[in-house]
Amino acid sequence: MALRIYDTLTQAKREFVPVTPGQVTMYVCGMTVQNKPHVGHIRSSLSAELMRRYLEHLGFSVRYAYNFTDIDDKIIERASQESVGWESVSERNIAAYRQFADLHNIKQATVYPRATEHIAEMHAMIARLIDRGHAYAAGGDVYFEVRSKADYGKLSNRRVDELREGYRIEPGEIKKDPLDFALWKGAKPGEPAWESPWGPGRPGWHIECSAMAMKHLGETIDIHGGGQDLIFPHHENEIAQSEACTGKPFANFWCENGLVNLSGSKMSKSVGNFFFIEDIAAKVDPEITRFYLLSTHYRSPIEFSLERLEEAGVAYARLRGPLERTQAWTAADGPAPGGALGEAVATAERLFHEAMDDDFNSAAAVGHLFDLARAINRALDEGGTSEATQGARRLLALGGILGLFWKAPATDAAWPAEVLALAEERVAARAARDWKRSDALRDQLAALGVLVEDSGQGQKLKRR
RNA sequence: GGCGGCAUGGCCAAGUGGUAAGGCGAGGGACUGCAAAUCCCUUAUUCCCCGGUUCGAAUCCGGGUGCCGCCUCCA
Repeated sequence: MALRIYDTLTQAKREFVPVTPGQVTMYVCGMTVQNKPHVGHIRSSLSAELMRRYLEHLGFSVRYAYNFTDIDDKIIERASQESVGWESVSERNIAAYRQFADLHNIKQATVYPRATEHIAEMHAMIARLIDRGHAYAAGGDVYFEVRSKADYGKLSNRRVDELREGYRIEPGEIKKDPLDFALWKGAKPGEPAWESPWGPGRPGWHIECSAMAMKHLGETIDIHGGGQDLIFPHHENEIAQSEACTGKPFANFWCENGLVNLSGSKMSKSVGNFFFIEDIAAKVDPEITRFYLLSTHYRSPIEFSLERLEEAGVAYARLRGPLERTQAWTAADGPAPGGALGEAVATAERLFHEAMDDDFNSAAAVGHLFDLARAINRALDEGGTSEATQGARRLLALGGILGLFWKAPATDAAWPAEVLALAEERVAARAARDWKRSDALRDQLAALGVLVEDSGQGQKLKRR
């Protein structure tokens, strides 16, 4: 079965065929690094990374660029509030993003291009757009002329004439049409500026993505990602300027991810309802956050709350159960077990791939993982340990395609001495059939956040 | 107002023509000294409402209702 991907531009799913056989280029609009990364940034990165992982699993070689827009009004504003250079604001937030992406097992992109490192490429593009009659310089700025491109609005299904209503020209802007957008913004006194053929200034918002995508991935890229809130105007403008420049399609698949909601409405600074990822990571195991985000389809909105995450934690523990019971933390894959479990493995693997082939449906794929987990538990309960271990390794491999199961559980050696002492005493109490003492020790351990489970193989400690 | 999307059991969430995945929660049972974990069973005759197409619709069409996003910086 072939991989099918939903494309915003054509508003339909279709079979994925890359420009170059065997190779895939992906560009994702990443952070404008004016603040610390929030949950939405992680979701968007994760959605793109999910595609990347699956494409690689299918055997494609993927070249993936995740950009940082490291200069804009708010970065400048923030730097001036803090009396530091814009670079220090950008650097700090980029570092934070990289740290938390890593913490959530988001594979590093092939390249992390930054806007300010591509000023020359942007200048070249702007010059070309002016040559071709799609852009004009005015008062130190350069604008893209929206009306010069007949298909402007095709991504977001908007028509220029309808958009004009209510649109206003900012003071100081000298545009031919209110919808024209800045490719280059002339510097105001005291602002960071780069030299250009049109005078000192800095890039407008959208041009950096076109310039960087083309430089690192080529003039037509396979997959372009980002949050759904970027469809208009950002992605719309990217298409317009890129295609006006090259005359070629800019991206074959537009894959925008759904947004993160908080108590029913979109997370945003103006409403004051948003989660920095560092605050979440302090409370929730990143592996659980990752699992939670993957358990909803990437294009659907997702509600983010501590309750949801706690629920996900219980579910995820269940999924990891067979791995812990068999200690199958290495040697993912391996031979398939026989018998009923073998059938369950084959079924789960088939359904998992069918789900992922259908526009990266990780939510459905995860569901099939639960079925496999149950089959392994059943085999284990029936004493088929080696079969179950083989099954667990297959489960580990499937989860690995989604970037799950990357952390083995804490071993006994990692427990504090205090915990180990209590545990040891409890083993002794149980040997003496002193249930009263045994239960008291279990309560004491619970108070330390340690869950005790008794089984045929003796007592097991778990963090709760 | 324009554009896009969504409405599935107590909650979360898959499912685009063939008779409702999965998770959480809840109830019952097995196992256990008791628990926990695990397994088994039960928990939507029904998918916002009304029409229509079809042998057959949660899935397609028409009309409602409600919610969300974009149209201004936002992943």
